[in-house]
Amino acid sequence: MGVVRKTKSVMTVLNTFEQTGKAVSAVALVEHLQDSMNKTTVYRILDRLEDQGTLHSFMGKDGLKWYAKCDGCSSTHHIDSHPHFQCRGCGKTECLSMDVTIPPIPKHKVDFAELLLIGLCETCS
Amino acid sequence: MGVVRKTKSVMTVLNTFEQTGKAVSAVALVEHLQDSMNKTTVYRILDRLEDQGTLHSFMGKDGLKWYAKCDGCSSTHHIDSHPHFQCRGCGKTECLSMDVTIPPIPKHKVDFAELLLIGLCETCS
DNA sequence: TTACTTTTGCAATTCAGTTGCATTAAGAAA
DNA sequence: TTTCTTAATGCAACTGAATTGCAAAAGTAA
Ligand SMILES: [Mn+2]
Ligand SMILES: [Mn+2]
Ligand SMILES: [Zn+2]
Ligand SMILES: [Zn+2]
Repeated sequence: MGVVRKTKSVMTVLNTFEQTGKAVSAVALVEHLQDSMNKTTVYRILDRLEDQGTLHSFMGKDGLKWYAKCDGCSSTHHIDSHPHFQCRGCGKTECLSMDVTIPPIPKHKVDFAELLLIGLCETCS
Repeated sequence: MGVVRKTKSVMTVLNTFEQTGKAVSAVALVEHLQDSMNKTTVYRILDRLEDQGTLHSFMGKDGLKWYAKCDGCSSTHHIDSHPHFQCRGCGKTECLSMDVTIPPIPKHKVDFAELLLIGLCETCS
């Protein structure tokens, strides 16, 4: 993966995640940072941060890609495997710190699971 | 929803699902049926069949939309709530007939869950 | 500073999925 | 069967997320 540089743009992206503490869609991040960096840059930084184990990603119900901070991952060891909740009212999406136990499936090797819960958040219900 | 017509195109789409017995991505279906009907028609038929409870859909890891036959659903009552397995080798995707129990999440109203398992199928492992 | 390599901006491109509208064809009624 | 209504289709244009190629800019080690 080569050397990783801590550029201004990378720091800006990381700050956004620190501040919100929530999951953010790539699209929303591009929109939010449109005055400070290029769209392509955002996508590439997200890619890199995920490779490094700083962020993890998952697909939302609508097909958009979401990102959130990892907790204890590295480039060689991604341990995030928690469900995500997406509110169908306001769209807010969050990491859930609960364990999902996947029963083994005969003749299948399961690498990981993606569990997305759809519903209404407290504000929207 | 109005009257639903059993057109030639609808029958062709349904036959494809009967024959394969597997989940099919919209993209793959469009490709598969490119000589018999228009892309837009495929997407619209899939929409309608899902509304009617004939098919159900889910998002694959890659962001593509997949469809598979329902078993015992109607337009007013979709009871499909099973996990899906997507092979990262060959891309084959299938419905799993197992139950997923979602523990309640405080202050959240969960409507339904989408569980996607990623791994290797028997052929690919 | 220099030299090397990563990162960025920009414009063009890809690709899944949607939309508007004119035309076709189910299928109920006559 | 023929007529009539309206759902369904084809086609072309469009949308929007994400990617790509390439030249220019900016980290970083020496
Ligand atoms: Mn998460
Ligand atoms: Mn299924
Ligand atoms: Zn909400
Ligand atoms: Zn496979």
